[in-house]
Amino acid sequence: MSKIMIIEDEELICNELSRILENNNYETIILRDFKNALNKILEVSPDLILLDINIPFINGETLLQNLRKESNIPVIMVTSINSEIDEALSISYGADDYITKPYNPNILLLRIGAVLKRTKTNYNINVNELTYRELKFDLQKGIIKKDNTEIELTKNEMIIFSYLLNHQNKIVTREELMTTLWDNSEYVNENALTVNISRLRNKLKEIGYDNAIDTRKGLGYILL
Amino acid sequence: MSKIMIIEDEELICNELSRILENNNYETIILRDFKNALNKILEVSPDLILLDINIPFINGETLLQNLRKESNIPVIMVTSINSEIDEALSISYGADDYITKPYNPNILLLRIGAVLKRTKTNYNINVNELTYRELKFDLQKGIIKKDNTEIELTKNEMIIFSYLLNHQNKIVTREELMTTLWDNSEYVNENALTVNISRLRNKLKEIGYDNAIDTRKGLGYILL
DNA sequence: TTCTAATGTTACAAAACTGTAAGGTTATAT
DNA sequence: ATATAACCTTACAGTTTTGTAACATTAGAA
Repeated sequence: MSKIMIIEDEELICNELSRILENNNYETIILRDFKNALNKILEVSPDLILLDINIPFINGETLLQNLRKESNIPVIMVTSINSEIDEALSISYGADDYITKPYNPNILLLRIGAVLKRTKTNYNINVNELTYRELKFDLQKGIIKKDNTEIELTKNEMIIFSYLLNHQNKIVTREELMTTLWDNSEYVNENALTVNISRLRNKLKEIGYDNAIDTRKGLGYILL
Repeated sequence: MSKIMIIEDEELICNELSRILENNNYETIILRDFKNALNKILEVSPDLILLDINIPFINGETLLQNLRKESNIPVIMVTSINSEIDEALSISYGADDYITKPYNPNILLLRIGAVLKRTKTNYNINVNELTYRELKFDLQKGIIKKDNTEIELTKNEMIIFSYLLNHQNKIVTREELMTTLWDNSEYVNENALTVNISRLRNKLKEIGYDNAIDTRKGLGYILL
């Protein structure tokens, strides 16, 4: 369940937004003014912020600018209709989306869903994962996770696996893999690739992926 | 320079869009109908697609749905005003943004810029590179490239560097780095982190990034 | 079926990686 | 100015990674 922070001064709108979101399984936190807003945001650490740009006295852009120095929490700006300048500024100051009042609740929910989806793997920054069947492959650490098992890959194994993963269901030639691994600068034994493939296969086998990498003799390998 | 494909049947709009984009340093490719559109997209491999949802006979959503099976090239839907249903569907079918006609050229450009920025590192799948100043950091291989120099990072150095990179200009605590590196399962000497930071700094220094990682005593590190 | 090139396996040694310890340096509070 | 905790550097040794070589297996052409 995602936490959404609503920053908005008009009570009616707050309540309406909150009701819509809570009905759709979001947790909401309301902030009625900008006093100490930045600290509160960082303290609460919401998954997304709905920010009204027209709160009097202080403007939303300043808050957004300051927030962006500290965090990439996604922000959807809520603007009055026809305020194109606001719109332009919001984007260039780092808003992830904006929506104009009055808004259709379904559209709002879709936009929130879309922003959450596209930022999920990105803002919570270090989750750089590829998925393969039931596996998660952590690109940074070179770890494959399945259920509660973890397998560590060496650098070579990582390179091969992510290359295959990015070409899933396509045949990858041995030469492709060779140049990916060794940049054809230094000479290495042809067999070095075979050995590395073999080692990767053994690790995959340990977690039940026995025939994941298939040999297409004379052509290359394919990850199924 | 980014390539933008315009899929739109009205000639006037095509030309106008094309002019605006070319004036702003984008290369444009125009597709006036959906005949074979998917193949053409994959062949041209544009960096972004502007897709008119109202082309007669076939609808844009179908194309988008099919495209999404093959590729994550970012798509901005162009819709007629007030077609909220289209809007909703576009997002749920995988559009990255949409814009309503008539559009303000500056807003259009900003949105294009924003979409390109946020998808740059993500959609073109095998180019898994992060950029830091004049450096390119290849996440798969753990190689930092600057001009024609290459520096190899070890796994630990990769983890630290990409963590810092993903939190650029933000202070990262030593504890964060410790748990990122060692998952706090096994005990390691506090100093192990210091040593690894030191090794990473030495490598960065070799290519002229002397004070890239700054110590904030008592707080952590920050990548400038 | 038989032959052969392509691919696989294993063991091993050189090279790279990495945590530790011991001692040095530095920023900050008092 | 001084003390001290925080951080840095270096050398070292245990461990892991990796290419090689020697031999084994296999798919597919003839």
